[in-house]
Amino acid sequence: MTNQITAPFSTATGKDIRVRFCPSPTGTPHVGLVRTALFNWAYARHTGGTFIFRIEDTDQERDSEESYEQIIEALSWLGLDWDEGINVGGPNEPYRQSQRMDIYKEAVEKLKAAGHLYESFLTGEEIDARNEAAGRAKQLGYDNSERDLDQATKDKYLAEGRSPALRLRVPDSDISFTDLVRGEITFPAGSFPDFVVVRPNGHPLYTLVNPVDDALMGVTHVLRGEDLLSSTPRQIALYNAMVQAGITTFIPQFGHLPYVMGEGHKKLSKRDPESNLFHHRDRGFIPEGLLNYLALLGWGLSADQDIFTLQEMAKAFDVHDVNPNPARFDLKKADAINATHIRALSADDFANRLIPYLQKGDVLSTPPTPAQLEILGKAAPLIQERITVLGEASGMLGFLFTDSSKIAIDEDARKGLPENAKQIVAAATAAISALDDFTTDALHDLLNKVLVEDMGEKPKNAFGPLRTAISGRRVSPPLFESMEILGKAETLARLELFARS
RNA sequence: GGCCCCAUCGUUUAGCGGCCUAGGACACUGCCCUCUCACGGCAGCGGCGCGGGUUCGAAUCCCGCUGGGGUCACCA
Repeated sequence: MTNQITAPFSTATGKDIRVRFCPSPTGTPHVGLVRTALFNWAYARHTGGTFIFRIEDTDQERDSEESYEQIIEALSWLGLDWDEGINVGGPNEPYRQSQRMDIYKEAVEKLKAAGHLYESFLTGEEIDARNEAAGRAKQLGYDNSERDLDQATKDKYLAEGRSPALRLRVPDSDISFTDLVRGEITFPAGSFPDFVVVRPNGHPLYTLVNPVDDALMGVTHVLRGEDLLSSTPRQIALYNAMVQAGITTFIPQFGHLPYVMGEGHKKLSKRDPESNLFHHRDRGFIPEGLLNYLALLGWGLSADQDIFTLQEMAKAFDVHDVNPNPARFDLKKADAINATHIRALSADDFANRLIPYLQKGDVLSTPPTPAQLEILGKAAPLIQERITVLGEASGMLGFLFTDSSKIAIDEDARKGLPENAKQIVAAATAAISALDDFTTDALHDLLNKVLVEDMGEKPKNAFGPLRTAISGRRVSPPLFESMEILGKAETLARLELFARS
């Protein structure tokens, strides 16, 4: 009777689709985790379904409140909103598993009453010993030997002071399902033993609470990482039991998203800084860029366009188009995508997003002064198309927010200078001193005439020393624009200082 | 080891039996533009893991092999 999978899979489509994102609050948010959230979000938005956000904090050892806050911060920074769950509520509250213990107790009672759970007294060491004695490989794990323990034996164990874990009696038939991204997958009968769902101390495990909550919350499509693929038949077995116990009426559909790989050919490690979402934010990724790149990890908008917005993604996204191949997290490509999105920002938007990064780089005060904001307004457009991540702004713009006394000449800038650099600077100083119309165009015309036409210098040699004199660097934002922003007095001060050095 | 997943340029991806002389993007190289660096434009480099089938025809379908990855907890 409990020997076959008889429960039906969900047939929900369109608005009836319910997906969820259910992270465990351990550590800082991982880019793979965010990708999972993104795909679930996009599928819900695409279908008009519901996106549920639940927290799986049933591991008191590893869960932390800090991590919980970070996950929420990550989602809101990225602009991934949810319809039901943490902070927004819904018909299935609470949405933190640590607050749902009574619910699990009830589910366990129903499952027990329907005969799907049984008490298991053997410890891990005893299970290993039994395997050894029977000549079975240890990796085979539990041998299902307590399925039909008689009361006398149980009493004996109890008298020894043991308390039993609860295991699910799994069907001994093949278990098949149609994976949304991989197609038909079958696990042969006997692929896994009866597994523990409740600890001897009464604490329910992930193996129980994840499917129970999905069932109770009416989740129709489970989109999750490939690492959970091999636990899917176990969960289907549990769903089947839950249907028979009257807890739910269907098994959700499953789709397993490809791994996000790191350097080499390994799953991107939690210890790798590239896996840390906030590391990328700190470098100056903007949400638009990061989300776009993350979407490319297993999905694409079309054959010849890989730059798109969240809205475009939502409009086009379908799990069936997800590629099963593991995808490497390629920072260079991510940077390029981010740079493209930065260039697409309006000038004001771009300038505003720069502020926190410039403050972190000690370029701007907190809050910025009106004078600083005025300079920023003029300077930001000069670097918008030369920047990959916002964190680069401090280095490129710093010289515009300081004064001549703070300008240090970089070593590589000094090395690239021509022999007659000081002559050139002196000639420029003389010419500029007499200039009243201190604007980009006038500066360009004047210096071009004096240095290139009259002195016969190549443009590169003519303007390089000036660039270095005012910025201290070999490369800088456009020279004449920079001079205009600095103003005549400051520009001359820097040129004179350079000539004397 | 058992079980499961995966397999197109360096990376990512298009391709779902003839439109493929295998397309795009990132990276790389060269040229152009140019006050540096970028941006932009043009050009180039570079790939169907191997072996069998099926078919008039296979990157596309089937089988095997090889390779890679994951999973086998009283973690999630």
